[in-house]
Amino acid sequence: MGKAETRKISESTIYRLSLYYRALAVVEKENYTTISSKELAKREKLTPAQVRKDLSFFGSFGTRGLGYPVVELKRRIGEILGLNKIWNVALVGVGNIGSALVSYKEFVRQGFNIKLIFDNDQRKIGSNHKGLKVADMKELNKLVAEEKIDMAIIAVPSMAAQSVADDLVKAGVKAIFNFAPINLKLPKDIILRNQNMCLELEHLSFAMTNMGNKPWSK
Amino acid sequence: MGKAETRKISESTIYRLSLYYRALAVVEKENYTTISSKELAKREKLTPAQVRKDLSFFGSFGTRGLGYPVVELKRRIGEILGLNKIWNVALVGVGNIGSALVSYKEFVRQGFNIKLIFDNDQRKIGSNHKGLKVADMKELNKLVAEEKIDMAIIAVPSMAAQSVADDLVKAGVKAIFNFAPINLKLPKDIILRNQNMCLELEHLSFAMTNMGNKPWSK
DNA sequence: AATTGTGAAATTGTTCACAGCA
DNA sequence: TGCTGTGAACAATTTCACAATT
Repeated sequence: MGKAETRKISESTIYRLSLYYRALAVVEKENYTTISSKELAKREKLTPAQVRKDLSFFGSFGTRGLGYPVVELKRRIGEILGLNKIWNVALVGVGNIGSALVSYKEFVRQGFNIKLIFDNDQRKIGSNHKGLKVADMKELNKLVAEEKIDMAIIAVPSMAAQSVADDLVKAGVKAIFNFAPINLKLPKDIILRNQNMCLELEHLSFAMTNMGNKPWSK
Repeated sequence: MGKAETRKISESTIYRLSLYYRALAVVEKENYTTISSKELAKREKLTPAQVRKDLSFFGSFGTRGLGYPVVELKRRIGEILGLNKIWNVALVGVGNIGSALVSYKEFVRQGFNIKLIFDNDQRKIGSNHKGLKVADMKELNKLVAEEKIDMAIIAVPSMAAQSVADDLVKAGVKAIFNFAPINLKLPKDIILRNQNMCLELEHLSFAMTNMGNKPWSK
């Protein structure tokens, strides 16, 4: 019996695991039964060694000389990422971004099921979005427990985000996906991911501004 | 006269530059005139050494014993990130995500001005979104040149994304912000950033699944 | 006294290269 | 032979620690 060993898995490895999962879904549809680290790497613009190293953190899934079994590997990565179950998600804020997310099909496809949507705007409460009634923030505590919500998406203006986050934590939500461009203060057992779309555009802007390897004066 | 020296700036440094910029905007509103690396770090959950190292890649902006001048530092970082100008942006795809982005105020605030929106759905072409008429994809080439578009946002289904990207490149667009969860193949002088919202949710799902430091069997 | 700017050290992440196995 | 799994080498990034400066 091998000794189970805890290793530190880096953020980038997890990120790439998602890429592998995505690529494997495509490969599966193309009816390949095995795939080499070389081919998998090519599809996501990585190196074969990187692919093998990443996977090796979680076990030995491949066969030497042959490659990895597509279906099995996809299932195992899904397991590691927690994608082989349905997650119950609450969405707070039905503005531009919030409305878009309710209808975002990729979420459902990956097992993220938005079960509740909240807003504090009286004009929005009670209205229908893709078959879901917008609930009042006042009901958050009760409904989050009732519907066994696992994670929440914050899509409210920056001003309101911290207070919404506090309410969610109080209601027992353990994982938050935040679209407001602020740094939320949360107890450290709460898992937080931020999505700041401006940041990515600023990266483009940086790259365009500094094209041609412009040096910065010292 | 110091010799101008080209250094390799890492992705993460650029990313953090955006965070500093955001924090400085807040600090500026709070009427502080100087800020230390310690305080700046605290506001974005980083370390003081990290802040100083990042900034030092671009010059010496601070005063020993005092800290950094808030307004001046913000201006300089804005300059580096290319935020002190208006960027002309074209948006392709007026589905859920696309519509949300047209109205996304943060973009405008940071100088990203969506001037054109495109779709290939006849029912959407000609319709109004925030004062902009949805144009036919067929007019892309002409309009992109006329309006001096700097960058484009792709918010179409995965199936269509590569072909849209090709059209954009042909029209002369040099920077692309892609929301479709696929790996676009582009000439290497084109700057590409991807926004994959599922990836971040999967990260939450991973963290929740593997809470409590669960080891993976070997 | 306080805080920057920066080489050097420590740490983390990636690639190499090859033994081991189908 | 072909390809995985992995320790060792290498590269990149972060943190430390302290001289320099106001």
